Amino acid sequence: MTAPKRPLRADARRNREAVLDAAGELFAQRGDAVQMDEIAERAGLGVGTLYRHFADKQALLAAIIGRRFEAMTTLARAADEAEDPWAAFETLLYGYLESAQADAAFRFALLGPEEPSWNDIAAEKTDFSAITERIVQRAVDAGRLREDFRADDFVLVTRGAMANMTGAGGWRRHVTLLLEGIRSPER
Amino acid sequence: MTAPKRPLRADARRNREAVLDAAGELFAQRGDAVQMDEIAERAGLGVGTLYRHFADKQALLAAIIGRRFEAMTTLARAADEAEDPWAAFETLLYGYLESAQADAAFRFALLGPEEPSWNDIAAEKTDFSAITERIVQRAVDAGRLREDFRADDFVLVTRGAMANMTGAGGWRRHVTLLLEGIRSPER
DNA sequence: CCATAACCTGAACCTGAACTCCGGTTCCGA
DNA sequence: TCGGAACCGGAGTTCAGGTTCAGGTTATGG
Repeated sequence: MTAPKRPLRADARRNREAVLDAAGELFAQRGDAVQMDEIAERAGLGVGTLYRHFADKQALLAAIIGRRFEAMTTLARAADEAEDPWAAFETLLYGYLESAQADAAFRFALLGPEEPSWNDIAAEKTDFSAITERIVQRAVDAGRLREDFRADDFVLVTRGAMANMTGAGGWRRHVTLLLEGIRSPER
Repeated sequence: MTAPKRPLRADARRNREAVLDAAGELFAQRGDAVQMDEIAERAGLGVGTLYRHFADKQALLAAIIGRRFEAMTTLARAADEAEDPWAAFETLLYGYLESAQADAAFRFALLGPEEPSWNDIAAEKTDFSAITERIVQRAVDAGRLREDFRADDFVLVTRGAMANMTGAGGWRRHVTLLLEGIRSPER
């Protein structure tokens, strides 16, 4: 479907990369709010060129999000290397959240409702989910996470933390509360 | 500042109320996304009339949010009546979150960054915060909430839960995790 | 070095949604 | 009952921002 009949012309490939870079940086910074003209200018190109490579703004955003998801999968794979299950879990959790903090577009994609145009990303998402599931399971089996903790809960936790990323960065506190519980220890 | 020189004319007051009702319902349902024309139609009025009563969309939204905050303050006051500090806390927490679930506009105001136009609401917000602070402190003093729990943490917790309100309602699970902690009980 | 297909540019265009404006209507005090 | 201030309606205006396209440019195979 995305099979290119012929390899892209040299300048076209270069420009495509420039667009991706510019968009990546701007989206990360201000999320959905950046406008196409800005991206074009930052990339040193005309708007028309953006539209030659991406059908519309959504498609461009989707491409960026896809990239981030690949990075996330790499990170998850790395975390899974750790022998200590808890270390693996923490590495994944904090790595994920730090990336989210650094990238407004990523948060946008993760916090908003499911967009139909995100479909291209389904594959990357699935990969990531699989690894996450394994890491979570390992931590549970090792008795470091509550018995009934599931991969879905990982999503809940991260969404919760991401919601506390605007303004003062209270998200670490939020994660701490989540880890240790709100209630008094001695019950 | 909002002091009306003369009491509003009868039809004006009636219409103002109709606008508030229509806007309240639609905003609660679809948040910021509703358009002025819709509100006017639902209220059985022309758009012009909306603008006679509210400077712009922001102002109308702010008025609605203000209402919700008053309701929230009432709820908090009621919760504070309970003798049991933990009961008071739970009543406040779940009451707050259930209201948030029922009202997209409320979530919008609470999840988004601070808007300058929200300033009119500062007063209601302060009232609510004061009561919340008292309830939290009571629960801490009674040894039911962790020593270092502060009113700010209440905000973190609620933001986290609200972020999990889109789609399947996983927010209750999120709150449970928060209350009990993610980690295995026996450490 | 050509021919030509692929590519680029950016001003113009289009759309949707907030907001305005003024002729017509309604309420209210005297 | 009447004058006029306050109010209402909703078509039309404005504006921001995404998208297009005619005309010029450039890479590439032969």
